[in-house]
Amino acid sequence: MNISQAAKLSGLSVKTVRYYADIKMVEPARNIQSGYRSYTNDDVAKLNFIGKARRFNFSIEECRELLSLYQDKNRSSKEVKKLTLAKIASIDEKLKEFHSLRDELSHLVNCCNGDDRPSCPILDELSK
Amino acid sequence: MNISQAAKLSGLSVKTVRYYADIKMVEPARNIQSGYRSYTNDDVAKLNFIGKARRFNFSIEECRELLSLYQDKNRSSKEVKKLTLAKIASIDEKLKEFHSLRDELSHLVNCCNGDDRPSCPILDELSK
DNA sequence: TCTTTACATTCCAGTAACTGGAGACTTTAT
DNA sequence: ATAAAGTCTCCAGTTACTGGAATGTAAAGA
Repeated sequence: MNISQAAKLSGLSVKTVRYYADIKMVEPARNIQSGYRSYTNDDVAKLNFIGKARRFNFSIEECRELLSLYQDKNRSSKEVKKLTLAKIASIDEKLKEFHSLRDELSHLVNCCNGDDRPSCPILDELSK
Repeated sequence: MNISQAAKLSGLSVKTVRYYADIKMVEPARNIQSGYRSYTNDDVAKLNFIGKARRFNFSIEECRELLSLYQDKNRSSKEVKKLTLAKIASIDEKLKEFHSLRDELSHLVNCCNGDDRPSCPILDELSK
């Protein structure tokens, strides 16, 4: 199938699918006459896999790793679990950061009248 | 003072301070002989302000806005509060995303034996 | 004074993961 | 035959810096 159908089936944009070909993540065959990329169902399965992993916040390089584990019938589940645990840990860090950010900001907002006068505890805090 | 002291006092890197000059956020005077950037205490205060706002996850453009409010003695606190509330809302969205991501991933991890055998519920889920 | 060292300048490239657009070619529909 | 839709490659832009090269200036030591 052509790229637009592969994109539709995998839920990715044509640009993204072409990008994944460029970076050698999913390299389809080529139609010799037209030069058009020609995707198989297997290619689409890989695109799907990548799309899902990306939505799980795995980076492109991590996706590459997961993909090669996915295609290796002899891999151990230990390796996959390790990658996933690391991903969870990094998400936990981000969560912590964002939580404390949120707390500080909402504290500032609560202190601010939000009226037409210039006095503003938020700016006061930022300038300290 | 020269750029390295301004950097030190504001807790930013020299590169970053120079970058803020390039994008016209904090434009110091120049020493005519040497061409060196020459920072005042006021400039450092602005750098500080920006550094803090960045740590609060405000984008450069938002910092620009906050900075002009900060320098406008007649601004209303309403405007600042509005920006900050929008920032909190966007942080809340990210928090929600990361929370559900975390939950899904940790569910998968719990299902995975993590042994030397190839069977892996994580990859199974990604390939669905 | 000379030299070394530290600090400063500009400019270019790279980061992550795409996205948008131009110009050209192929396929499909009318 | 022509027009529209789909595809191709290549280049630039996004965010907020960071690293490095080549070059110039200032301060400190011999």
